Amino acid sequence: MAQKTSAKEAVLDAFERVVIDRGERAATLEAVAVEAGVSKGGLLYHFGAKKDLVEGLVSRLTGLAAADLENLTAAPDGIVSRFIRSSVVIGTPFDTTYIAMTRLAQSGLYPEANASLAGVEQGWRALIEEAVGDPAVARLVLLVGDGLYYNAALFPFDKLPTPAAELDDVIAAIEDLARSRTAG
Amino acid sequence: MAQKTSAKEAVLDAFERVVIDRGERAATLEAVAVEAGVSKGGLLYHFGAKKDLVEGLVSRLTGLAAADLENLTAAPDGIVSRFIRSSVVIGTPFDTTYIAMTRLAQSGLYPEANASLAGVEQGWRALIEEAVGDPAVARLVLLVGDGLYYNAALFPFDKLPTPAAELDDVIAAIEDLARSRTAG
DNA sequence: GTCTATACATGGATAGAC
DNA sequence: GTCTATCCATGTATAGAC
Repeated sequence: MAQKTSAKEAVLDAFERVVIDRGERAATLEAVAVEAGVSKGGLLYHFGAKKDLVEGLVSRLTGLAAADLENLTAAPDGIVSRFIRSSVVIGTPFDTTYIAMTRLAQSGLYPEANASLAGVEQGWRALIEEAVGDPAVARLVLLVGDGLYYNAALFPFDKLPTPAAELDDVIAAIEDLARSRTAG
Repeated sequence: MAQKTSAKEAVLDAFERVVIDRGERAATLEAVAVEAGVSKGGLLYHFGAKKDLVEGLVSRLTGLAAADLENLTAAPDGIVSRFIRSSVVIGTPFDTTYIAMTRLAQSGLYPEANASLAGVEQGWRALIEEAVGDPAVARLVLLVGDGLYYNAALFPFDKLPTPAAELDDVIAAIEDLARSRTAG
């Protein structure tokens, strides 16, 4: 019974992989079906139309984003550090679904995808603005997070302009800033 | 004679508009031709294949990026401010071509588009790293710029998480940081 | 230099067998 | 629940008239 939805989940996994590895346009029903190990007809039994595939991914992101927010809330002190580190794409389920969603959003075909991303961004903003006293610093933190996702969406992992290893200094700098402004 | 290439330029302009307004997938030869006010056949006289359109846009971005770098170099002092302000998408020719290129890059169909963006990013990095003493601050500045483009690529102008008007404080904060680190 | 007509391939989706 | 076969629409590209 716990596996009742596993076929659908497996198709969604395949959808994500194809979108990320080969782009939205390559994610045809045929390609996703092959990746999932089923036929086109088999896929269409679970998802009656392509837009249903996208909606399935939106639901998935909504759930993962809620968990992500809870995770951040659990670290009220080091929230800046945790947020920025969690913005580095390392292949977590959230990362994967999120990056796939940015691809779908940029295709211009699925307004729900854009709305979904706006919702995630808004959740982050509310949390960061509350945790960080200074509004300018909060905006800066959010922009850095967005910048990290942007890089992950455009460049291969091994060619990132800012490798994860070099991020400690950036985080330290922002925390310096936050301190000096709160203390000021 | 100065207008010898204007037909091609007009088609490229149309290509950019369709890619930005309706997405890469909507930018079919037919749609671009209509937007440019010519027939499909007429378009294909100038650009023999779709990849030629992309290559035309890559050339255009290369030229605009060189001008952008010169513009930044002309402000050795306020380079951080100028870079971040120039990363706000307000519809300049560079903005337009750059955002269109990010769409093409994410489609996964045109490796030249990704390479082109990597080149632009690299140009910025070299300049900022040299102008800003602290490497961590330099990376931070670049990430903020990327974050601004990311937002412009995903959200409509009137729904940006960080409106241009609220950017002054962010810039001031970064300049604070740069000063305190250089002085330290 | 720009057009129409057309060939060809591919993608989304339906129908119906198993 | 999954498959094959098929229909229809659309996109790229070519050929050739004007």
